Amino acid sequence: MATSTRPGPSLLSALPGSLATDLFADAKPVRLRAEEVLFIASDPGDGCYRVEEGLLKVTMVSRAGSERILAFFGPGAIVGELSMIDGLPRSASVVAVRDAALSFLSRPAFEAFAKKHPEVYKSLVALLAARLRETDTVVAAGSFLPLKGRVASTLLELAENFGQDVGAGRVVIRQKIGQSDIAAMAGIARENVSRILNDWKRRKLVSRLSGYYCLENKAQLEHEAEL
Amino acid sequence: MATSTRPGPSLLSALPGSLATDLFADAKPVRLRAEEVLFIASDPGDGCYRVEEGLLKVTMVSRAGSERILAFFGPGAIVGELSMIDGLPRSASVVAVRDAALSFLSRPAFEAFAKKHPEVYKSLVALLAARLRETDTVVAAGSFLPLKGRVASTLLELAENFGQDVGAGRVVIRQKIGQSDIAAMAGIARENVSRILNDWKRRKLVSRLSGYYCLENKAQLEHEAEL
DNA sequence: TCCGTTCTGTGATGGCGGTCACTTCGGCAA
DNA sequence: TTGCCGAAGTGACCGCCATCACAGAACGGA
Repeated sequence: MATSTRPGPSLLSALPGSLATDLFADAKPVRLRAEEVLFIASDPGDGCYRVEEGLLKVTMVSRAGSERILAFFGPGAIVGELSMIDGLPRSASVVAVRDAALSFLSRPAFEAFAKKHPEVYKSLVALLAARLRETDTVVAAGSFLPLKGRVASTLLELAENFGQDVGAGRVVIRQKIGQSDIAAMAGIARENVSRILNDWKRRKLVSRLSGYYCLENKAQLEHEAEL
Repeated sequence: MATSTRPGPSLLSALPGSLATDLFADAKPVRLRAEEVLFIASDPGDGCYRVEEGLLKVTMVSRAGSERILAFFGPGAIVGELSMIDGLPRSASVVAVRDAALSFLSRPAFEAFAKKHPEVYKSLVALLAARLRETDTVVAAGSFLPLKGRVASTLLELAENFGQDVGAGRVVIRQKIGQSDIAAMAGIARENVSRILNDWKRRKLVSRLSGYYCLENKAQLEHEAEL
């Protein structure tokens, strides 16, 4: 794991510190209340946001109304970069899970900055590459894993982003994430998440401490998530 | 649609002409016979390939042996760029569908070139962004669409890459693609592809001309693929 | 032209997992 | 405490789609 300014937020979604600071130096602040929508898929859009505070979720919503969560993003993460890059409509929707503060960077502002600091492209490339790997594993999980495996893989992904190691291989997911969120990430029914999680509680693979899920036995879960 | 050296290959996977030419100027040629494996997921790898000729498929294979096809790539396409970018192991496997000729570009060679021509990063960013959009729609299709929808969406993706318009909204997919390939792309059983395709043949949505599938009514298919 | 091999078509069957309908729990405010 | 409301637990049912098992078709050598 790479060093980062503070423990927690995954490197998967952040830019190296100094660059990010400069790049967003005069980005416009944006505030969202819990449940508020930042944008939805197909919206026109040309700019990206950095999460300063709070928690966002990136989702796709079907005509029928069911949603699939692609990712949660906490402080340090970048969202909306695709439209900033290619100017096409938003490819997914972003909603605040709880009150959040963001910085907005417009496409022109980005391009001006990039002209002076071509290294940003290198960082962007790294960021996109990481996203692509992530998404690929989601596709693989969806293709091959039975629902237990998908839940395991979802929990591990959350741990990757929000996990804090608390000794003896135990990892607490430091965000209030409900079963229906896990279900929407794994792409399965909420009821089944309940059944599976209980089974695992009994078998001491996971536990719940005051609202936070905790992986008691990461190795075992990784085994469940194996193709 | 962007202009390209020859009709056919999608822009989704190519670099702008002049750049690609220079970048791969002294790349090492590689030849593959049909069915031959270029690399498999988890292989170490640090370099990418450009397809000069032939056809490759990018797949993920489960422990159980079933495969999911992420994409087909024909001439002009770039594969293996993720490992070139981040030096991590291959995220997927690549196999030649038929005899193919490639150019191999190593990571060091790329970085040397990039130092002199920082614009490549910009192209890379565009390429990755396009891939990401593609993958996102695959996830969405897998989450929301019933199997008819997934087949429709798969056919449209193939048409995007290999389609040739032959008037009156008819599009021929100019590659020999079998039902099991379509099944592996859509992530469903081959038998169902057969049933669906026949149904559509009867209803004049698709047809088959000497081994090539042809979309007779793209609009209708797009409707089937709607969320 | 004949034969083998690989593709394609189609029915029968069964199971995973989604949906429905509740009940139960837990947190929070009055 | 009490009551409320949203989250979590649990059983019953049932439908979609994978799987199995073949029968044809088609294609490409020899």
